[in-house]
Amino acid sequence: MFTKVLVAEDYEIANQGIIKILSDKIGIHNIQEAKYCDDAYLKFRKAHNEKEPFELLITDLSFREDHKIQTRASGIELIEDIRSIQPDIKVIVYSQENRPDKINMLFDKLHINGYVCKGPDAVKKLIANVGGVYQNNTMRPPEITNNTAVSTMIHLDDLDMLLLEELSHGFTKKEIRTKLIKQKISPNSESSIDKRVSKLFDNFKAKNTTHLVAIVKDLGLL
Amino acid sequence: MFTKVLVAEDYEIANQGIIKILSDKIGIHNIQEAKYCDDAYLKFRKAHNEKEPFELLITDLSFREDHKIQTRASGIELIEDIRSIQPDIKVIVYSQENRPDKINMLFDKLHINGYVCKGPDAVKKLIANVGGVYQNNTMRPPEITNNTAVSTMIHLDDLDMLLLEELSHGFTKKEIRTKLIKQKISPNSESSIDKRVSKLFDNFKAKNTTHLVAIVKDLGLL
DNA sequence: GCCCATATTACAGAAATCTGTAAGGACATA
DNA sequence: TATGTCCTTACAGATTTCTGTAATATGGGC
Repeated sequence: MFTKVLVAEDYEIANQGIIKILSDKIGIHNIQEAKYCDDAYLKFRKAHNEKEPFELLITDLSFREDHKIQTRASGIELIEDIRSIQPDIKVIVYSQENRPDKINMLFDKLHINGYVCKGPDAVKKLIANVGGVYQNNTMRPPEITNNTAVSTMIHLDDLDMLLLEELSHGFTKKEIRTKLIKQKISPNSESSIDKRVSKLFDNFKAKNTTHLVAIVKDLGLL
Repeated sequence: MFTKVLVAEDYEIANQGIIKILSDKIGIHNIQEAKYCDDAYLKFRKAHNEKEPFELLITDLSFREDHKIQTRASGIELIEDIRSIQPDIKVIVYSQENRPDKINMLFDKLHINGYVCKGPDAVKKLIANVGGVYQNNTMRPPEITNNTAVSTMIHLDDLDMLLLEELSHGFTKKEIRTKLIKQKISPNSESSIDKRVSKLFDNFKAKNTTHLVAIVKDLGLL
């Protein structure tokens, strides 16, 4: 089993909970904790330099911003930075995030080894993840593999995203039209915008613009 | 200091984190945990019947519903039931809830003794709360009087939330109106719904319904 | 009872949305 | 060149949204 683990999580209660699980249930005792991304990075660097590197990183994605000035704002940057130095370190993300495409992105782009969603059964999942990752498995949660179809099948080009963005900011199609003209983006007729948005309605099975934006927000595309 | 404490919290990682804090930082070792309201109630009853009652209850408000059938759905009912048997037990609520009026209600109606909002500094707050409550203080968080954040200032009642919910699902105001009538909820005129939503526009500085739903989604209220 | 503030409701008109049809242009293929 | 497809655009009409005004109802304090 892993012998040296780094836990990065700003909510100290969760932080301590993870440590207790690792210690009591899995028998890992050499654990360091960090409440800030930068802090985690420094501890990682120190261990790496001293040739006693961490074998596993368990990290949250979002870290609250506060007085301390942080160069790294999110767990994603932390993972990238750490992996660039020690590519073989195992990474398990522990986060509130439950949007399938975001989670898939973590596996596909960052090649994380496991994912645990915060929730009542997180303990069971965490234990399973640590065990699985130790055996070199990629612990992609089963819920998301089935569900990826909807959002990943639909191809959204730049204009689609721009429209969704502007609509979610409350601009009317007339306003969006003038913006498009100003930015010399074509097509830019109201009619074309209507057609585009109507197609998005079909794709996402939305009843109207408000519904569409709500769906897209839930999917994490916005 | 307290010698016997009951922790009710369905997220086991948070659960374990609290126990670790109480044990390591405060020196309380006689701690029992419960992941369900009913379970917490049974443990409380047992201790009370055996004349070795708990002195402090630390509980979450919301408990995930799952397969187990629970007679108590929320921490509020748990507190009421426990207080009806042992009125002098101290209660600290540990919850995600950050709406001032909800938190104030807990102090005013349920007479809880302390409140800790889940967050990065929850550990410090929890330690302070336990200490303060032990000295018979009511630990009402200072933030809720001189509130800063936008979302916490705005009071959203059940109808507001229902409207936001329905709008985000793409229903027209006419449809929502008929739903309200069917559920015998009043007010239910289109005009009233318009007024309500217009007020939400003001509160959240939204330009239209789509914008409003996007803002509320971003704030995590929906 | 009366007054007052607030909430509900009806109504109306301007603006925006949504859904069609139809015409013209771009582009690839035969 | 001719043909078909896809995309853009214009336009029109029905529906919905949004914003007013005004009448009525509700509830609390005097």
